[in-house]
Amino acid sequence: MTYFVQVQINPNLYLKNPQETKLGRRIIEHSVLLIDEIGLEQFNFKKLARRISASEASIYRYFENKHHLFVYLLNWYWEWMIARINLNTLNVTDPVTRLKVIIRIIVDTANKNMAIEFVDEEILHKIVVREGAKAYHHKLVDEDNSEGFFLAYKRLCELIATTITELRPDFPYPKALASTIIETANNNLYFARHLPRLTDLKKGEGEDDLNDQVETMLEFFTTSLVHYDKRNIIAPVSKKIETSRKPIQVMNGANHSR
Amino acid sequence: MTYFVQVQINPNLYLKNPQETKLGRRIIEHSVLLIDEIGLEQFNFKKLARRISASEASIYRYFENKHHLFVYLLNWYWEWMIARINLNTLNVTDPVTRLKVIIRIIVDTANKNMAIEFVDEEILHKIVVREGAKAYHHKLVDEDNSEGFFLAYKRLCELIATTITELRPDFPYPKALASTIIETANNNLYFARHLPRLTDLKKGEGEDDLNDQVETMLEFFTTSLVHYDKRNIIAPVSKKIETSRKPIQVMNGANHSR
DNA sequence: ATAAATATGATAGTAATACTACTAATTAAG
DNA sequence: CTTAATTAGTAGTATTACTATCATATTTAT
Repeated sequence: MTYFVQVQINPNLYLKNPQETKLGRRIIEHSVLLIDEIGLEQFNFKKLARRISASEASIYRYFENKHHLFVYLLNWYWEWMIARINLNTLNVTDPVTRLKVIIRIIVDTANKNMAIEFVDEEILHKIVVREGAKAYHHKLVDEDNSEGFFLAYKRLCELIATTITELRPDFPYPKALASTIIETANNNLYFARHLPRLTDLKKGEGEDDLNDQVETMLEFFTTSLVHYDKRNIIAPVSKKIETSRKPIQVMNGANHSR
Repeated sequence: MTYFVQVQINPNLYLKNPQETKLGRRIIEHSVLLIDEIGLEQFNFKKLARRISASEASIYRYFENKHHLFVYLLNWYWEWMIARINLNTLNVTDPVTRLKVIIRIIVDTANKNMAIEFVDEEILHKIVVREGAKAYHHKLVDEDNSEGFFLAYKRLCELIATTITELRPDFPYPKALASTIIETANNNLYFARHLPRLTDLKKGEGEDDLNDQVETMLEFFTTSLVHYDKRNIIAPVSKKIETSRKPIQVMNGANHSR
């Protein structure tokens, strides 16, 4: 009898536990690689089957559809993040240091092979940065949510929020700050690479350099927020705006209708 | 000859300007409504054609594919935001007030019918909040970007970033803060409705109430950041983490392989 | 060692999606 | 009024996202 280290993932996401069989593990391993290579929309079970020399039907025995497989991979990532945070903050009692460690873990793509050999977490992280938001930005979130598809993400946020609250018990938005840290980290890594005018970070030299920039920025953001001065809280602006109505842009010439 | 107020949108996004014909305007109008109703993945040109009693081929004459139509709608939204910001900050010289006005405009779903009658901007805003991120989170961003599909979003961010810089010329991340404000506004509106454990805001009473909460939070965030104290900038934590390698979770019993 | 149970593979088929080519109808210009 | 140009509709193809069936291989229990 061989024992395997497993990542615990919501069973609603699969029909059959892919971690328990060789084929299942190949499905996970190569779906990560293939999604990274061709993108989530181009990815499908037929291509994956061809790649791992399996039949399409076999993959459907593990996952109901591509979306479930994708959310499964995201859960893997979230669970991995939670485990890394717990592992690296076990001995850290100071919440300031703990938050720094958390930020480093969020941006850091290194430290792969942590426990599970058949998933390349660095590539999984790339997928999360590029397409992770698609897991919950769709019409059927509520159904997915009621099946617990996002529990791991919520636990990850709450883990971070707890540290924020320890650091500053009267901070009014610990959960929103936690989710903003994660989303902002991923967005700025992505923007620096693909839409550089949406960020101030420069992809320039190397991979690690960009991670350091994101880390520095997030530390700056969280520190400024968490050490806020109560004098900064300002009254909201009046809701009465846009009373004057003017056309946006008027085009003559080309835009005549017939 | 009738003159129409038009929103200027990158011609690479369409094969034929939909604002110039009755059918084109119906395509825009009802794609917004239909995407809101059934979601972007369920939406297709056949369903849209059926709804507006046109042929599928006719829609393909305006837009190469669903993705281009979707990005077109997002550009509409971005242009609309730029126009609203410009309109409402024309007489505002104080950057603090200007930033407040900008934040209100980002969260505010009201003020529809501003200039173009055939697009329901409130519903468009709903679409942006739910699925906007999908426009640039995919494998082919770079191609899209080189065709200028995201220029409007960049201009919107730069408009906000300029105000941030005016307010605090030495602020190190004006562009990142600008994009974070937009993304955080949308995320928290979405989370409050669908994944409430990821935010501290409560959807509770009414639509407007939630907008006010997001507005208050974003003002708090930006104000705290922009009025940061240089003492808050802290040294990054050492990169040496995760030297101790332990398994994440060990499961006995159920997880024996055969 | 063998039967039963389970896992995988091969094949085929359906419904929907994402387009394309071709033809008909409408509109504008002279 | 006629012709050219534009615009719309019909019908078709390739791909996707599955599902069902049956055969075969592998594992497990006895």
